[in-house]
Amino acid sequence: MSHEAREEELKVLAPELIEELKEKKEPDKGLPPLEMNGPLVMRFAPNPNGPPTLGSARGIVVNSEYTRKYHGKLIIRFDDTDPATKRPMLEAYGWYLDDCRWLGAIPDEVVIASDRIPRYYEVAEQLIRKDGAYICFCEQEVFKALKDAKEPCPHREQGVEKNLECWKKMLSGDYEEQEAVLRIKTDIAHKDPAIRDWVAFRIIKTPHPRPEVGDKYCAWPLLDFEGAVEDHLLGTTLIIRGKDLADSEKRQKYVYKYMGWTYPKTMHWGRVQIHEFGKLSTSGIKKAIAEGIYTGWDDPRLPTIRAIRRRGIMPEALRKFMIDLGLGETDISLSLDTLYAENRKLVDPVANRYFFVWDPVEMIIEGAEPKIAKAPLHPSRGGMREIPVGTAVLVCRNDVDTLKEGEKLRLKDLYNIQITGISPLTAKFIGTNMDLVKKEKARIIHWAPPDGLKVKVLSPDGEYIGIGERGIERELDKVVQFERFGFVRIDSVSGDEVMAYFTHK
RNA sequence: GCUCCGAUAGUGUAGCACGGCCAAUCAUGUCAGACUCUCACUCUGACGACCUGGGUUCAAAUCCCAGUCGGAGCACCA
Repeated sequence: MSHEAREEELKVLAPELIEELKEKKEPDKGLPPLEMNGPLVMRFAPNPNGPPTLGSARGIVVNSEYTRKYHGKLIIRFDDTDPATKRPMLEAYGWYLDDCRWLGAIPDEVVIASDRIPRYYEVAEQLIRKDGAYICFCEQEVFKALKDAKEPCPHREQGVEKNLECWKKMLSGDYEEQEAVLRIKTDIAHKDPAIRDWVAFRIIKTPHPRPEVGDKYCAWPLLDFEGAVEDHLLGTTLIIRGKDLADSEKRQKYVYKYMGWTYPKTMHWGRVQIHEFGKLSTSGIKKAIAEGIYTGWDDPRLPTIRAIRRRGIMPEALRKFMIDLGLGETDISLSLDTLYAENRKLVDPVANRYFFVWDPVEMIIEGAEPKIAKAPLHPSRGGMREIPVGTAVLVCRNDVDTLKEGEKLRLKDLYNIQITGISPLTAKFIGTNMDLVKKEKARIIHWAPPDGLKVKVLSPDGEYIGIGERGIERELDKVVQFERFGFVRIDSVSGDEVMAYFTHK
């Protein structure tokens, strides 16, 4: 039956329902609702080996959005149990907390794994006593071969007593790195090789960067163990993590089973790639900063939250952007256009307008009296700015390249001119009437006074250097719009020099 | 090799647990137009998708099977 036929039929059968038929369903936006019984406790668990990135932002925002909505508890836990390979950065702990606050994700509790090592040792010992873990002395390749063949290694059944004895030696530093590990007994013949007898502790003699920890420990837990114990200690009821950690659940459940704990609910999301930034690893960025390729972790070319902030993206825009991504397990590859569009809606109504001429070319204007141009600070909010003009202005090279001799055009908020020469660039004053634009469809270009401020804009695709009108220096730390250029955040002002970070078009 | 995920317009999503109201939502993007002393904002219109093949059924984006493609894990990284 067609739609029309259906509708006709309904008119006869139940005319009162015809309106309902036409109603459109309003789908729920954003995150899927949670089915929870009992309190919601969630944790965001970064390794502070670099500053939070756009990827971290997803974790921060989604966790905080859920705990906010369901009156749950939000915990930030620093999974900093690798002093060597993914060595934490001391500054990064603060950066995470700062960026979380900026994003409106205020944690109810902050824990640092490296402060809680003794607790992990306790659980490890209990597991050994339950014969759920053993010290393994196999070399990595040897164990791998056995594991692939579903064969137990000789240490697997060496007995609880021997394991306890070796565990004590492991803790006291009697073994060297690579010599011994503590493995969780799972199922050596498990059909999924990723699950078979995984490593819970290894020996690292590199001191931890945190002075409070230093060289206190030489047996360090791996993520699966540390996370498993912490999620129980913290009372976590819902874990959202990347798909790459999906197997963790299967591994960690062995610990939970031995200990008689209840495993939290889990959700996963797929990998995120951002067009504008491609694949940048934390370690790669770190190296590039050291080499001077980037100015720092907040370089506008970097996908860190610090950089995004410096560029003038509002936290609400980033939150909405992340929430609208939802919670799919599909790997996504996204463009920041949507984030920019979201931010533009926030920033456009409040950003004052200014002229900034990049790649400036001087234009001599004949026949014009010096005057003070008056231009609105904002197209709809009122307020004026005043720009003194003499006998010359600066205009953009871009615009000059398209000009033809004899062409008439309007200098925005100033007056009309006619081009009399291209190189050198000269023009003559031809009046002030807007009819030139309205009736003759002349172009409008913007300009700047030759004695304006030196302005440098740092953007993801390079630097723009030029001259801006005076007044910009009063907008320090604010987002303004450079007309016909885009939005920027005024980052610093010193004397006649302004540095701005490009927000978006 | 073994194991686990996933697949809706250019991009991101809604719909899928309970098949019909899906001739498939919303946002962004692109194009066109209106407004505008900015290439911004706002408004209008247009464009554009159910991975493939089978099966079940009166009816499949939705359920089942196979395939294809993509991702991940099998680390003494997180």
